[in-house]
Amino acid sequence: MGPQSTEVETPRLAAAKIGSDVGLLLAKLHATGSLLNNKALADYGLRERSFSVLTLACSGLEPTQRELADFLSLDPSQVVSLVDDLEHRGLVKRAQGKQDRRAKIIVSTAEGRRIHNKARAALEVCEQTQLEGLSEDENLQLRALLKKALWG
Amino acid sequence: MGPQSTEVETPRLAAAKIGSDVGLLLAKLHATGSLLNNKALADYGLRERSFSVLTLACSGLEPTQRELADFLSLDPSQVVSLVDDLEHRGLVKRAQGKQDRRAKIIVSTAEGRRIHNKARAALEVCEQTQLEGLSEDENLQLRALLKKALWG
DNA sequence: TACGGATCATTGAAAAAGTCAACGATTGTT
DNA sequence: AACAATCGTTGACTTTTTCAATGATCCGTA
Repeated sequence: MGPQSTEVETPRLAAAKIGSDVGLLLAKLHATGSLLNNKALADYGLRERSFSVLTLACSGLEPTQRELADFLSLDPSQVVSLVDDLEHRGLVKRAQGKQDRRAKIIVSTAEGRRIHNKARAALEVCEQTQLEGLSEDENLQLRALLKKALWG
Repeated sequence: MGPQSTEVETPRLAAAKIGSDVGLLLAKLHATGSLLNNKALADYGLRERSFSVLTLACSGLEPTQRELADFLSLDPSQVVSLVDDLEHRGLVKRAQGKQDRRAKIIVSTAEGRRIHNKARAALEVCEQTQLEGLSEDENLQLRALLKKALWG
């Protein structure tokens, strides 16, 4: 996204009412975070989204592509592309759905889990950096609030 | 973004470790929020971004386009488009920078402020809906944490 | 003062991402 | 058995993002 400055920007405009808009706050934090996350994940050939898919594939929950699309707020066709890519690189596999033969279950390969562990470590360092303004407590609090906002 | 279901989805996958990834939580909340926000703003011919620009223009802070780009995490050329649109509709005006004649200061018109007030009211209802899972306290807490994460 | 490098807004082109309708295969329902 | 609905997939189309180039202006330095 836009400005790739690593330096801290002057928040002269943060004083505006918009600085309290949840929507904009989310957009901004997400934007700056994505930049860092994608940079950290690039070493493993991943981006935020492919990492998300890989994580779910490694979770043991055996998600279908439809579930991935719903959960990640993506169009089903986008999931096809993401899974295609990961599958070509041997990180995940498509397996036939158990109850429903239309559905495809996405599961990780051993190599996929290996990459995922490394990428996750890098990402956690990254998140630490991004939220360094928050104390450990606040960090947990933020996660809890975001989860609650999403799923009650 | 992806699925436009208004119904609450089953968070079967929220159990995965990814459900604690700040990056993904932000992405998801932002995605679902954007959908609602843009729907609410459509009545006024605005979207999240043009609303953000309009808000800053109405703030009295007299932002330059460069500042808008930095603050909103946008490419400068995207700001040009957004301001072009708002200006053609008579909601903002470009004024010459005071110290720097290269810069253009974006200020709102009376009509712009009128629209902005209406849109803001609609948006607040929208945010209320989006965060209905949170108590009033938690709502404030979330805003505070997001702000702190962004600007310390 | 004049030069040189940097920054501002702007343009336009190229790449990426998102949206959407259609399809075959399969499911569940009547 | 017939029907509508759902899953993954494809391809077309639109929107968004990214990036390099440009003229105008600013700033530091000789």
